[in-house]
Amino acid sequence: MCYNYFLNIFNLSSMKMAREKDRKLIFDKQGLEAFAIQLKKIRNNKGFTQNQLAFESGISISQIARIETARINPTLSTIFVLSRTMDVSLPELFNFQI
Amino acid sequence: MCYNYFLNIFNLSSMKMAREKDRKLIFDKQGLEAFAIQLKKIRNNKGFTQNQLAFESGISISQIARIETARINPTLSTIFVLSRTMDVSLPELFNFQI
DNA sequence: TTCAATTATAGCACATGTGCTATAATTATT
DNA sequence: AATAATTATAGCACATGTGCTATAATTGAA
Repeated sequence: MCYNYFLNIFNLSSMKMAREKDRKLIFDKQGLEAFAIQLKKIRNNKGFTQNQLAFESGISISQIARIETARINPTLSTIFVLSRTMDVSLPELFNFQI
Repeated sequence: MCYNYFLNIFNLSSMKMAREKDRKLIFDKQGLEAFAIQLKKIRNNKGFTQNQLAFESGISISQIARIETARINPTLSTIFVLSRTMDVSLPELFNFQI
C-alpha cells in the first residue's frame, strides 16, 4: 500500500477526533506580534499616522489598530495594500524571526 | 482647523458614498497570484506534495490548493505556519514584486 | 495642567477565510 | 492505454476578518 493512502486515512481520523465540537482556526500570536512591531516601526519611520495610512490605503483606522496590536489575523491582500501605500518591500516588512 | 479634522470628515463622507449597497473587501489578485507562484515553487523545491504539506502543517489540503491558485485571501497565521513547516524564511517566501 | 493629536477598544453587520467531504481534472508512472 | 498520484474545484457550516461608528485611553504639545 502506498504511503499517501495511509497518510489520508490517518489524517482524516485524527482530525475528526480532534474536531468534535468547537473548531478554532489558526491564530499565530507570536508571529502576529512580531509582524505588528515591524509594521508599526516602518509606519513611524515613513512618517505616517494611523489616520493618514488609513486614508491613503483605503483600509479602516480600526483595522490598522487591530493589526498593530496583533488582535486579528489580517489577510495577505490587506498587507499588500499597506506595503504599497508605505512604499516598503515585502521582504523588509517581513524581516523578523518567527 | 487642523488637518486631521478635515481628513476625518472627508474620509467618512467619501467612504459612505462609495458604500451604498454591497461591500467588497480587498482582494489583491495580482499580489496573491505572485505569492501563489512563489509558494508553489518553494513547496516543490522542498519536495512536498500538497498532501504532505497539509498533513505536516495541519492546514487542509483544499486550503493549500486554494492558496496556490490565488482563489482566496489567506491570513498571515496560515502563511506563518506554512513557512515554519517548510523551513523557509518569510523574506524568501515574499521575495517577489507586487 | 490642559488640550490636541494619536492610538486602542468595543460591538454590530456583512464578507469571506477555513475545515470538511466528495468529486473532477490533470499529471506522472507503468 | 491504463493506472496511480497529485492537484483543482465545489459546496456547506462555522469562525473570523473587515468596515463603520462611537468612545476610551494614551501620548505629545502648549
